[in-house]
Amino acid sequence: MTIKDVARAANVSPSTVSNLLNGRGERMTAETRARIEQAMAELGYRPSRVARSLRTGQPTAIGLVVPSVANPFWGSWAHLLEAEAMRHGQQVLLCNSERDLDRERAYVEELWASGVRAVVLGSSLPSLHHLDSALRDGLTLLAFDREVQGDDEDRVINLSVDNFAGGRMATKHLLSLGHRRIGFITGATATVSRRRRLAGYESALAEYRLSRSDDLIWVDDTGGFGDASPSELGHRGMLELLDLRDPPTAVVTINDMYALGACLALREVGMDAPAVSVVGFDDIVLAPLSNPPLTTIRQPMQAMAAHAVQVLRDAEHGRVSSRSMVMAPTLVGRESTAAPTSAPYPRRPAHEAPAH
Amino acid sequence: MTIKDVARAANVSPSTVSNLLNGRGERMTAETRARIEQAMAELGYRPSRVARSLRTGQPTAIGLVVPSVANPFWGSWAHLLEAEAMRHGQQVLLCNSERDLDRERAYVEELWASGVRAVVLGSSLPSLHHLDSALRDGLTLLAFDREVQGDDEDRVINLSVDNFAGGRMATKHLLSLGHRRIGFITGATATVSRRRRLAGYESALAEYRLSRSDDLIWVDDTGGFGDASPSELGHRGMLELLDLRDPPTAVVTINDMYALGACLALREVGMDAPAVSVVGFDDIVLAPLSNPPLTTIRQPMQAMAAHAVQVLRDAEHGRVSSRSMVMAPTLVGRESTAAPTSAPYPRRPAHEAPAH
DNA sequence: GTGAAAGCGCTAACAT
DNA sequence: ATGTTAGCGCTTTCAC
Repeated sequence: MTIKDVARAANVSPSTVSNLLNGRGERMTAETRARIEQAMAELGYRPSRVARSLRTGQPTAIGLVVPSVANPFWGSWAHLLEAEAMRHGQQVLLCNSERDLDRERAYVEELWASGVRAVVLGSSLPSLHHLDSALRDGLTLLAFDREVQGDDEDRVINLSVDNFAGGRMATKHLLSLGHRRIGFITGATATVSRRRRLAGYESALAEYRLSRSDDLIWVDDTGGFGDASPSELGHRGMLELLDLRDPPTAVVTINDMYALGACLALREVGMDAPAVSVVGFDDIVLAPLSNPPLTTIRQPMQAMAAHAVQVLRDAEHGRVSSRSMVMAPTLVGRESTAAPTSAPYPRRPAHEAPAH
Repeated sequence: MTIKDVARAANVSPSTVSNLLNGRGERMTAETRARIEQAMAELGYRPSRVARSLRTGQPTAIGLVVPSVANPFWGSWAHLLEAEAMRHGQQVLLCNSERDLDRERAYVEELWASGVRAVVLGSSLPSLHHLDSALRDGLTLLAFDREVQGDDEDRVINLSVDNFAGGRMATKHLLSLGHRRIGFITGATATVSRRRRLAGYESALAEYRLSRSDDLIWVDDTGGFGDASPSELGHRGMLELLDLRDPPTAVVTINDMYALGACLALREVGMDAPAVSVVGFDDIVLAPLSNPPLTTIRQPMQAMAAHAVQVLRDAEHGRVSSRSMVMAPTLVGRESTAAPTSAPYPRRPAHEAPAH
């Protein structure tokens, strides 16, 4: 089914069909228009996006590069973004970078070769130099979950929740509950968002005149990303914090998957949140379902997805819209946080000194 | 950067570059080849997948249509499938059908227009007639999570776990623990996989000479898909089963999200799995992290993804490989199931008659 | 061993 | 109001 078939069936030239297809239908007889429309309907004709894209140079899809869409946070993001893109007639090419720079670069280049001119990149590192070549070619890059870094405002569009505020809110929530020894659990702090969340945590402590204690800040040091799952890291981090001679009574985790891992660790030693309070980040679909339901920092995902697609379309049309943007997070209080208890910590293994 | 630029830089014709690109490099001087390769490297040339696809008719991507990639099960599937596809040089176009027939059809047609000739369709309904037109055009359709239906063997490739066996395993696990009143919770049973799981449940009961009790089988009757999230339905289903004058001591749920919702319901009435045993299906990434960790039926996702891509590639090359396939599930025993307790059920609300 | 030519399906000047 | 033409970037006979 090509445009030629339609043209033949309607007794017009291909260009006339094309004209109709491209919004130039007013300047033709109502009768011809009807004939063409009928032919299209009868033949079930759909113009080839491939040919169209080749001819016009207009992209037919946007690229989406995320660490792993198996992670519920990125799954939600992919879902919302696809829905927004579709509303604008754009498809979504999905790529899982596994947080690997080389893959990220390779993916972006293949996307470019596929005619993609705009990609949404998830969880970005401070430097985007590995994508310089694509950027030079004219790729529009929207870095999601990444706040503006120095001079890159003009090269990249940054879209992020206010991670500093989020980290601060999480920590102040715990402080206001009465906690004073508050831990922080994160994987490698190579990403901008993680650093900001940690900074927010420190800022909240400072406000309460608490000095930051390195012991309480657990950072995965096994080198690089991707070797362990987020929940495993949260699990490991919590176990190690509990082993401190003076463990925290509450922890802020870098995201909900870490938080769930941390809660699991707690259970293994015979405790249970909020015996140690745990707060996550993201408010993934499972946060309210977990036991106990997770207190967390919610990102306005829907609004972010809408903004992302809007801004990309604007950039594509040369319109310089708002571009970079930081959105406000909100605290969602649930049962994984509570005032500190005076109950002593059980020593591991749990059965030797069970909680309560 | 087009093939022409490379040709010019290497002082050859475009066709010679093309020949090298397409594995016809042996029949040219080592010297020319070197010149071309150097030119390509220097210019950072990548052939346009769009132009190539238009010219050869070969697809550059496969389509993936799932109910919602925000669901962790489909997120995992998308992740694995993308990884497999990439190994074969194929990209993945992501579509969220929201379980809506019209969207499903529209998506598949847009995919076809994009040059896609193979799509993986998640969670299929018994009838695939809404896709007839695409099928007639020659689309290769792989229905995932759907076992062969009647005569469609020759139109569609079906790939699924053995849902009957899975439902049976889940139920027998509970039976062997001593449960005799076993509930079943599911959304609309319009999909093949759900019916099979339910049939497996009934088969296990029959083996123990237990007659199926309609009371114990909770099916969402709010009409159609998508109006409520899976976990909400699991939640609702569990609450209603608990309201029976003789509630079940264990339930099989249609998948892990339902199971997590069911566990939440249990907590709300002051119980906790395994006070009522709960078994899920899929073994999503959160199953081991939940509290209690969820007993569930695992699907061999990795193997299925590999098979899916392999079979699609074979079909594309005209090779008629194994095509439809059913894979074996495995039971993963965790703490959400246990022998029935003799403890009486609390009456709601929980505080009026707390558990224990 | 290398290149000229045609064409995939479509669009957009530019005729008529 | 409609059609002719050229060409997007690539591949593939078929000549030389």
